[in-house]
Parts: sequence; C-alpha cells; structure tokens
Amino acid sequence: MKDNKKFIAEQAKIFKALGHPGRLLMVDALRGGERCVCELQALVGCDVSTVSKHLAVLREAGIVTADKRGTNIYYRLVLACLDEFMTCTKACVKKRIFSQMDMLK
Amino acid sequence: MKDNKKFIAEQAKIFKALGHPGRLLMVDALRGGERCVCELQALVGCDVSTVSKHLAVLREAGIVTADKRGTNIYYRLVLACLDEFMTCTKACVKKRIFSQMDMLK
DNA sequence: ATAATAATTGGCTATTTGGCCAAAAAAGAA
DNA sequence: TTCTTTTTTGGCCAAATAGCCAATTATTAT
Repeated sequence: MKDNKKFIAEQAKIFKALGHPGRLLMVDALRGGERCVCELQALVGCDVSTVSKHLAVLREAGIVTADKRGTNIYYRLVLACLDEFMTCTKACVKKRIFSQMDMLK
Repeated sequence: MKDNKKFIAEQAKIFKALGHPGRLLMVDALRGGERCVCELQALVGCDVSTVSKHLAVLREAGIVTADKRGTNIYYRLVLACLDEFMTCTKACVKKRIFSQMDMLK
C-alpha cells in the first residue's frame, strides 16, 4: 500500500472508531475525566465483554489509553480535538433536524 | 429510542460515514470544490456503482449534497468542520507514528 | 428515434462487525 | 492458598458492509 493510502487509512480508522453510538457515548464521557471499565459499562449498558472490545477499538485507533491501578483499568482520552468534534457534529445534526422541520411547514 | 440516544446515533453516523478510506479520500477532495461522480471515481479507483453507494452514505449522513447539471451530478461538501477534522486527525496520526518510532530507539 | 454517456439501483457474495456467553488472566482480600 | 472482583479473550451467530456485475434511469448528441 502506498504511504499516502496508509495515512488516510489511519485517519479513517479514527473516524470509524468514533462511528458507533456506544463508543461515542464512552469517549464523550471520558471528556469529563478518566473512567474505569465498569463505569463505562454502566453507561452503555451492554455486556462487559462487549464494552471491553469497544475499548480495544478505541485504543487501537489512538483515541484513548488505559492504565491499570489495583483491579481496575482506567481509560482516558488522548485525542485532543474530541471537544471540537462533538461540538461540530452536534451543530450539524441540529441543523439537519431543523431543516427537516422546515420541510414540514 | 430515547431522544438523547437518537441524537448520539446521528452524530455517530457522521463519523461512521467518514470512517472509510475511500469515502474520506473523496470528502477530502471535495474540500477543493465540487466534483462530479466520474472525477471521484477516478480518484478512488473502484467501480462507479461502488462510488455511487459510498456517496449515498455520505449524503445520508449530511456530509455532502449533490446537484445535477447536464448529465453529470456534482457533489459538494456541507459539513463545515471537515477542515478541522482532517487537520486534527492528521496531527494525531503523525504523533502516533513518531511515538512508535521512539519506541524503536 | 437511436446511440452514447453518467449515475443509480438491485442482486449477489465475501468479509467485517457487534453482541452475548463462557473461560482465562490479573490483582486483592480472606 | 483460595475466593472474589475486574477486565480481556475466544468462540459463536446474526446483521451490516463493501465490492462487483448487470440492468435501469436520465440526459445529451447523432
């Protein structure tokens, strides 16, 4: 694979990792500081094993890192620009919802 | 589905749409102005039908819009913050590549 | 009207993803 | 040590995705 292609593939991997409601919910929560797996599990409400695999996806994309303290593993955000990402997509979705509403007038 | 959940699902949809190398390549090209499907096809190099389906994904996520002029359909960017998205993820990938290099020292 | 070009749609297959359960690993407590 | 808690891993299955080809639609040119 060409270097250029590899690079865009890595960028895509970041977006892909964010492109799942459960994972997005978790990273959004991590904006408020580190959380252990069990807290994140409570948040998304599916099996711990599922949560663990989602976290692996986020780790491999370079979005979060983990560190172990005691029995718990704490995850925290690495991706600096997540705030902007969330603000921007939120605005974008809102705008779309409004324009749909306009169409009903 | 709760309203909150619907909202985050819509946000996730945007990221998911960007989370594919071919689609990311296309939207990146659209930063330089509108392009017809055939130009985008030449860029990504797969079947036109495949490109068309990718473009449908981007449309449905609210990232691009299309308009027809003559026989061609021109796509253009709608998502305002794509520049930031690209800059940020580029920096993020570079940083990761460097830290991997550091580990080899 | 017929032919040619541009794009989308439908159908198909192979691969990937997301979810759960059960089992393993790692650390702490009894 | 043995038991308990927290997390990860492996296995499995259903659903979603990405790709191609063939067929359809829409527009322009002959």
